[in-house]
Amino acid sequence: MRIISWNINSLRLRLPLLKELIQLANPDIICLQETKVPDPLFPKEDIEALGYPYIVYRGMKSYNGVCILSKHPIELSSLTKDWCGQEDCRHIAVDFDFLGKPVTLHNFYVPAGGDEPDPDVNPKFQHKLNFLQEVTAWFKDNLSQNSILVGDLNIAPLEHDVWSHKQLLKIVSHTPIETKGLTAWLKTGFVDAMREIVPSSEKLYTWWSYRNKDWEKTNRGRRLDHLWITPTLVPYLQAITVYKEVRNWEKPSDHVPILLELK
DNA sequence: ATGGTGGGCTACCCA
Repeated sequence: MRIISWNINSLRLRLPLLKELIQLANPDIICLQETKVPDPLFPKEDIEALGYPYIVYRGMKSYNGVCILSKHPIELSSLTKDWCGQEDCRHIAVDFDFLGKPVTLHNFYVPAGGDEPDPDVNPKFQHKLNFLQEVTAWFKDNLSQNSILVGDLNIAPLEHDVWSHKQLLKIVSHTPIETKGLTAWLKTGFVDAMREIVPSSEKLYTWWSYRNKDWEKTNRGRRLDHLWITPTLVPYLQAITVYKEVRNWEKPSDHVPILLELK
């Protein structure tokens, strides 16, 4: 079972890249964030033609938007929710069968939080902190036994999830209040699958800014995208892959796809 | 301290 998570930064613009990724990674399930397409304009036929007939999506004009594409049957989960009282398309969940077990797969797009890491002056940062609190409280009561949570969580929690821990401590995505919040969410019952495979002492990134033309040379990346699984699924964890080469494709997203492989 | 680059959409918003 191969599951991809990718912040695609406009699904319609990057449909050709999605096709290339499918040829490269051959995923069973694809979770996308920042689709930026309203539901009536979702390119369903194009995606069915790529071999993914089972599709769920929640999109809106210009911003946010998530979807899950699958080769095999999936069902929209009743656990799909709105957060912080906003219908802003940041979460979608599906249920499917894996080796006779019922599994819930959550796909999240956490608010980025703006530039200023002070909730009193920056409402976008306040929203991000509220979002973290709300999801954490909810998962404490509502986590299903076999669950997978993926997505662009917009936080790099560990020292080696950023190119310079010291220089990023006051930068949104790596401030202590955010990294503590993300850890609390993880600890509602998940295991960080990427760090099960890649030791926390090694640098690991999934995002490189558009503003750095020489992104590969300077390598100022952050691990903003995540693959979490419940302990029940850890015995099936086979591999993770960060498709770094996708950052060098023509007209790339600033995030690269990441793959979770369960056997 | 600043500005650097993208996407969506047509006025600036968001990342």
